[in-house]
This record gives sequence, C-alpha cells and structure tokens, in this order.
Amino acid sequence: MICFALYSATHAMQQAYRPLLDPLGITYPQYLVLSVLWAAEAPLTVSGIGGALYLDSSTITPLLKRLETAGLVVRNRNPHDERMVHVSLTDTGRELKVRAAHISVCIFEKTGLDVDALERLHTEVSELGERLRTASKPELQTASRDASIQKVTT
Amino acid sequence: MICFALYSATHAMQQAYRPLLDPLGITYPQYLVLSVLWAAEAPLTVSGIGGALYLDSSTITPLLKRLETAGLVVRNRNPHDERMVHVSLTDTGRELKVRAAHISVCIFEKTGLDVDALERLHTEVSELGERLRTASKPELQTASRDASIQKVTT
DNA sequence: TGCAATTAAATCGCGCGCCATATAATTGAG
DNA sequence: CTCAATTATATGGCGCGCGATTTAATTGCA
Repeated sequence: MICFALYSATHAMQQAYRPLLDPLGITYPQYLVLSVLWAAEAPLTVSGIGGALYLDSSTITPLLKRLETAGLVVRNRNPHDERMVHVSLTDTGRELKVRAAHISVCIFEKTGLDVDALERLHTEVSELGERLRTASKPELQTASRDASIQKVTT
Repeated sequence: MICFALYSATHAMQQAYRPLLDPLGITYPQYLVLSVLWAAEAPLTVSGIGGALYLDSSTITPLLKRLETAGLVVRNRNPHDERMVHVSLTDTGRELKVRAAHISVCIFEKTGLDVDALERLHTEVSELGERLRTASKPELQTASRDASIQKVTT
C-alpha cells in the first residue's frame, strides 16, 4: 500500500526542513501556520488557520501560544464576537517571512525532481488526500471545502 | 510545494485507518510494527523493526511496551548478546493478522484509485522519500539501505 | 424576552517522533 | 588482558495531533 510510503516520506520531508527551520527557531507545523498568516491580508481566527491546515483548535491553540511566546504572533479576542480569537503577525513575525524565503527552493532541490514532475506529484497527492478526507469524514457528503478557507501553497 | 500535500494526505490516511484499527485496539504506527513482525519469519530486534520503518529506539521501545501490555508481543534479551532485544509475536498477536487482513482492501477502496495508478503513485512517493532521506541524512553518501532490512509492504 | 442549541476556543489525556543523553554489553587496539 | 570506543536499547523532555470534554459567547426559536 501507498500508506507507509506517504508516512515515511512525510517524516523524511520534515527532517529535510529541520536544518532550515532550526536557525529560525520554529518547527514545521509552526512554519505551516506562519505560511498561512504570511499569505493572509487580514488577521485570521484559530479555526481559519485550522481549516486551511486541516487541524483543529486542540492542535492550533497550543502552537499559537508558543508562537506568541516567541514573539511572532499576537492573539486578541474579536470585540464583536468574543468567542473568536484574531491571530496577527508581529513585526518580528513578518520579518521572519524574509528569512524563510529561501526554504522552499532548498527543499525543492532536495527532492531531486524537476518542476513538472513535482507539480504532477503534488496534484496527485493532494487529490489522494482530498479523497481520503471525504471518505473518512462525517456522513454529510462534503460539498468540497468551504471556499472562504485559503489554500496553503507552501 | 508538495510538502503540505504530503503532510495532510498522511494525516488523512491515518484518519482513514482509524475506524478500521480502533476495533483491533491498535494505532497506525502499532499496525506498522505488527506488519513488520507478521512478515518476518524470525523474531526481530528493536533496531530491525526501526530500520524497516525509519524510526529509532526512542519511538519503538515505548510502542513495543504498549504492544506487550496489550499481549500482542513479547520481548526477550538475546542470550548471546544481552544488548539486543528479540521481539516476537504472541499467539494473540499472530491471530490479529487475520482480523486485520481486510484492512488494506478497505483503504484501497477509500483511495478511489485503480491498482495501476496507486502503484505508480506508490513508487513516486517512495522514491521521493528515499531522496529526501539521503539528502538529509549523515554526510556518508548512503549506499542504499542495508539489504538485510525488510521492506514494509503495508 | 428566555433559554436551549449552537459555535469558537481552550483544556486534558495519550500516543507518537525525535533529540539528547544514559545505561549496559561487547569489541578491539595496544 | 585492559580499558577506551562502539553498539543496542532505554529514558527524559518537548512539540505535535486528535478524541473527548469544558468554558464562554452568541443565536434563534417559542
């Protein structure tokens, strides 16, 4: 089955990121969350970030607290609806985008694939993920993810 | 980049396994370890299992303890070299192989792919993992994984 | 309006993964 | 033969992920 291949390739990928992210003091999941924030024009909510990454608040909340401790983001309750938390980048958090700009090229090189092959593989893996997600998720036949949720392009 | 696609597809895949593995009382990583043991003719060492799954003893040891508590495996020190631990299946552990036999077909169906497409994707993802692994790992230009280590075919 | 449903985050528990380190057994150079 | 290196496993700490539950705010229906 393809499952172990995915599993181990994902671990290998995270290991490939490690030497690039260590100098920035962030982990790969933190890099993903920051990528979502870097791409967003306005502050995002916890569930907005989680929706983009298919993660829920029990994963995102503690991660955001670590990013906040690191001085990269701030969190404030939405004054119009106190249930929600707006997550915004600090100046330091925005600056990190520049310091991280080289990373995707470095990873691209580590894959040893050309742009076309990578693009094809990306599409196939994304579609597989999408099918597995709808195959598992709640019985409500998901009408594809809500359009308001951003795509992650890391 | 393909990275997030891999990351989220892997999570989706593990979610797809969950309803199938829950009745057996095991997790996906435990299923992987058991798959390695099911495929082996003789008892394996901790590093033998870890080598097959690209995991080290700090991950495998506690997982094996849980499998041992569940009565699925037993661990004994190799009398000829007390540093090593031989991991063997119990009868219960062997019986579980039968109860798990349907799982790969169920997952195959959830992928929505035909055998050929899945085979191709499997090969490409495996090769990507392999390249990322050698790109990251120790400076010694790895001469491909030691032939004595089994392949995982889950 | 009143109050039960719903919604958004947060919290808790647990099982990974992995780094760094520790412990114990074996090997090998001198 | 000795003792420093090496090897195999185990342990501790930390950051995910996720199920289950909790807390707090908002909504909507009677």
